[in-house]
This record gives sequence, C-alpha cells and structure tokens, in this order.
Amino acid sequence: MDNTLAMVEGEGRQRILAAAEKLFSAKAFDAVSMNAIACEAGISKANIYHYFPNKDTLYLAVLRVASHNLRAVLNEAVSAHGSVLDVLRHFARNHLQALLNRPQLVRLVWREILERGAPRAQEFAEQGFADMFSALVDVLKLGQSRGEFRQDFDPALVATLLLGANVFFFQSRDILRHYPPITFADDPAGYDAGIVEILLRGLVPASS
Amino acid sequence: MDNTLAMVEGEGRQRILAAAEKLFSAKAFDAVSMNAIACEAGISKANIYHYFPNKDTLYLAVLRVASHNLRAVLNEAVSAHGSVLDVLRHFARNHLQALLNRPQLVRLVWREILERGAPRAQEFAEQGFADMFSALVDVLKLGQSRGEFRQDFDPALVATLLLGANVFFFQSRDILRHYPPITFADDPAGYDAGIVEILLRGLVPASS
DNA sequence: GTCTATATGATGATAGAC
DNA sequence: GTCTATCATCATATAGAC
Repeated sequence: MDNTLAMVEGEGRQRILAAAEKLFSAKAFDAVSMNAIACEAGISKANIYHYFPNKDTLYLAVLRVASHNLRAVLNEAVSAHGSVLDVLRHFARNHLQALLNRPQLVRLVWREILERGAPRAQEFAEQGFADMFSALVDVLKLGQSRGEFRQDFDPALVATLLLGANVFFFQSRDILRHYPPITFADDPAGYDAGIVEILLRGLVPASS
Repeated sequence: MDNTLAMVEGEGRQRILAAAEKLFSAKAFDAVSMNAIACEAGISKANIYHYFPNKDTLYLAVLRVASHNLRAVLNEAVSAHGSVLDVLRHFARNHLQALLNRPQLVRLVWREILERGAPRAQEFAEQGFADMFSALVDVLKLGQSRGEFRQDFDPALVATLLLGANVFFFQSRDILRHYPPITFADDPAGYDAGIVEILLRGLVPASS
C-alpha cells in the first residue's frame, strides 16, 4: 500500500501545528492571530479551518503535543542509575538543563498552569508534575530506607523544593542575571550543585 | 482652597485604574478590551481616552501602581526583629502569606516577568526582586558572621532557593493540591516551616 | 486540499456635542 | 468631564470555486 497520500495529508496538519506551537509559545492565546499562524505555516488562513474547527481546538491540539513532548524530554533527562546521591545530583542538573533546552515547550505548558481564568487543559500540565514528583519522591524515599537520609523529613516537600528551585531559576533567569550578588545565573549546573549541596548538608554547622 | 474638585478629578482616573488592575490581573493584555475596562469602571470607553492616551499607557500605569503596592506589602511582611533563626522563619512564612494574600498583584507582576516577548516594564518586577533578595541575603550573611550558619555557602543561592520555593508554591498550589503525596498544599505555614527546617539541618544525618 | 472572496462582529481609537 | 456616534482595522469564521 502506498502511504504517500497519508503523509501528504498529514503534512498540512503538521505544518499548522508547528507554526501554532511556535507562536503560542512566544505569545499568549489572544495575542496570536489565525492570520499569523497561517502566514508562519505558509498557507492560507481559511485552510487552517479545514483541519481545525476553531482556534480553541487548534490551541488544545498544540498543547497536547507540546505537553507530551515535554514529558518525554523531562523523563528521559532524569532517568539515571547509581548511588542515591548521584541520582539526586543527576536529577537536579538534568531536569534544569532539559527545561533550558526546550524553553518554548516549558513556557507553553507553564502559561496554561498560571492562567487559571480559562481552564483549557490543566490535565496535561498535571501529568508532567506527577512524573517529576513521583520520580523524585522515589529517589528520596530510597535514600531514607537506606539510611543515607534522615527519616524525619517529608520527601514530597523536598521534591517540591528542588523542582521549584529549577522552575524558579528557569523563569527568573533574566532577572537573576541583572542582580549583582547573583553569580550563578549563567551556570545552571553550578546552581544545582549548590542547591543539592545545601539540601544535603544544611545551613547549620554539624553540632559537636 | 477647595480640594473637592481635585478629588473628583482624580476619582475618574482611580476608577479606571482599579477596573483595569482587576481585569489585567485576571487575563493577559490582549485578552482585556478597553470596552471591558470601561464597563467594569462604570464609564464610557471614550472617557478612558480622556485620561490615558492609549491602552499601553494605561497598562503601564496599572503595572506601576501594582508593583509599588506589592513591594510595600512584601517589604512590610518580611520586616522583623529577633534572632537570625526567628527572622528567617518569619521571613519565609510571611513572604509566602503576603503572596497568597495579594494573588492579583502577584499574577499581574509575574506575567510581566514571564512574557518576555513584549518588554513593557521589567524594571518594576526587578525592583521587587532586589528588595526581597537583599533583605534575605542580609539575614543569611548576618547568620554567617555570627557563626550560626556555615561559611561555605552562597547567601544569594540560598535566597534564590527560599524565594523560589515560595513563588513555586504560590504558582503551583492548585496542582500540588491534586497530587496525593503532597499534604501541605493548604498549609503554607507548615510548608515554609518544613522548608526552613530542611534548609537548616540538611537531608543527611549529622555524621559521627 | 487549497484557494479567493466575503460575512459578521469586535477592536482600539477619534470627533464633536453637551 | 462625560457622553454618543463613528472611524478604519482586523479578528474569527464560512461559502464556494478550482
């Protein structure tokens, strides 16, 4: 069977999705016009409506693909083996690096999280959260069961702290860069190394 | 002199600013129409243009006021006295509570930080960052100079970690709530208490 | 499947009466 | 200072030719 036709059929849809993803990543929903998407995709505006019934459906399709891709990228980045400490350091560094490598995808998904007004698809974002949290919580629990970590802290809280540190770094990087006391704005690996080190050892000197 | 006229003169402007702040806090720039602002303010659309030359200028005015108010709220919340540990705990808890108490202001300012496409006024947001960072860094440095904290960590990095933990909590609260292992989504004070405790003592048991 | 042409409405912004 | 009426522009969305 010749699948050339099917590929050509899908091509138009793919071009539209790619163009829409690029524009929706850069600007908010209402700031992106169907005209701009058509222009970016190199087709006519009316043609978009042949593939997607309306703007909302197109946006949802973009978000679904982006969320899926981002999950894959992040899950791939944080999968690791070795000692608990190595896995933790690896997780932090690679998670942040994955965020920085795919800024458009991250922005697209995070905008959906933050703009609570029009709950278009929080489910996609929540899936990514669940992936990262469960992976990180498992590592921390393993460390606790092995006696390498204290027993008296909540793994979910530490997971939140670490993921939050990376997301915050990703979001605020441009501002952090312009603030003198901060020297790690252009050194994400060093940032996460410092974060993990502090988490492990704490701020207070070991007593007696 | 009768200042009644002046008050009435300013009233129209205030109504517009209040309405615009409410709407711009809930939705993005392009998603808010001048018609909606006029309707919310209870005046005609054309009247807005009597006070503000265009939509951008109005938005900028809203952002300036909001940023100023948010700075005041946050600075008020984190000002404290006492031991270094008390100040640190107080800072974390009250900073997060201040964010949660003024969600509209926070959203308005943070949207400006995240939407890098149209750099309308990053300066406002950066001022707030500088306030919080310098205050927190000062506390940490004081702890170091007093010998209550280790000397070998970067105060700016810990400040980023703590502020990031609060901002991340604020942003992701709705998602955190729906994730089973997390029990602190509705307990910001407990969250920050846990955060600070982990930062102070570390994850690894005190060796020997 | 892709296009041109167009219907319909909302947008930001202006002019001028009161 | 506030309004009604209106501007040109651009949006989403549809119809129909090829």
